[in-house]
Amino acid sequence: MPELPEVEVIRLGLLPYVLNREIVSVSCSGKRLRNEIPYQLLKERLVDSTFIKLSRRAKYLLFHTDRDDILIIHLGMTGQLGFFEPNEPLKKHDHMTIGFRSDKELRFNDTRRFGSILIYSETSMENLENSLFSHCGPEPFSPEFDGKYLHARARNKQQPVKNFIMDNRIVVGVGNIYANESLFAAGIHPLTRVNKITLADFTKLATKIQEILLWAIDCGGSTISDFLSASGNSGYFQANFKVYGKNGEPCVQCGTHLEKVVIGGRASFFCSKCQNSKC
DNA sequence: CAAGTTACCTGACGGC
DNA sequence: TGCCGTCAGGTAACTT
Repeated sequence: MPELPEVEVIRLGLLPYVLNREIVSVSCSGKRLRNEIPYQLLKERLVDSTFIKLSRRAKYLLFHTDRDDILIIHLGMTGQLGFFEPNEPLKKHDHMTIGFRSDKELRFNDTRRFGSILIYSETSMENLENSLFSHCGPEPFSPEFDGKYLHARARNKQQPVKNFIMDNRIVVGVGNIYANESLFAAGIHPLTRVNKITLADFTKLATKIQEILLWAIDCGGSTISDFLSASGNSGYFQANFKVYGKNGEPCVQCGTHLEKVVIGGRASFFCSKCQNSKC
């Protein structure tokens, strides 16, 4: 489901509810997500503690506790977080519930179970950067992410640019939707081999990735079928899609029929006239 | 080693 | 109505 904008929208929505509230209970479905839910450890570390900070790294949400533990949630494709009255029945695919004193419960629901729940005890961001995130590239809004960086990382590579910008080792947070939209905005064909892309084009691409991700956050993310923010609202950035899912429709810039091609197993949409760089 | 493919899992949808 | 194939916002483990 979620790419960087959706995760960020969820983070912003959770903030007013999760900080500084006493955690009184943790329960789990017992089903395996991407990893086994560390139920015993969650209970030991979270109950009687409070979250004092909620941050994001790549597509992971990081709940920092007052004991220097970090609860880490990845939403996979279909993960959702929301608040529910304790007496409200669990839904199918609810996998974890965190109860707060005299307050609604935080519930994690994930139909396809591609998400993950981890807890790093008595750890720090620095430790995480050296373990869980050691393979992760920069955040798209970090100072080091720019055209020069992409150009340098692309040297000696010949993979299609769409795979390149979706590769977490290069830059985090860009998934299928925003990769398609960013490449359209930058006028670069998704199959272009990265070693053929000029510094100027990479500079434009880096800028468009940043602009589009920010714009999508402002719109509350994209809701294709089931994305909901923590407060239960759907996003509306999908109204601003120029190419994603628009196979056969006219290009908004030139009227040419948009095309679809599968790259790395993912649907890719483009305008052959506006994104005419060589493959 | 880089690039491409498959697997993980459930549900929605279209064709027959 | 139902069965079957295909597809879906992600990522890591495979294979080539």
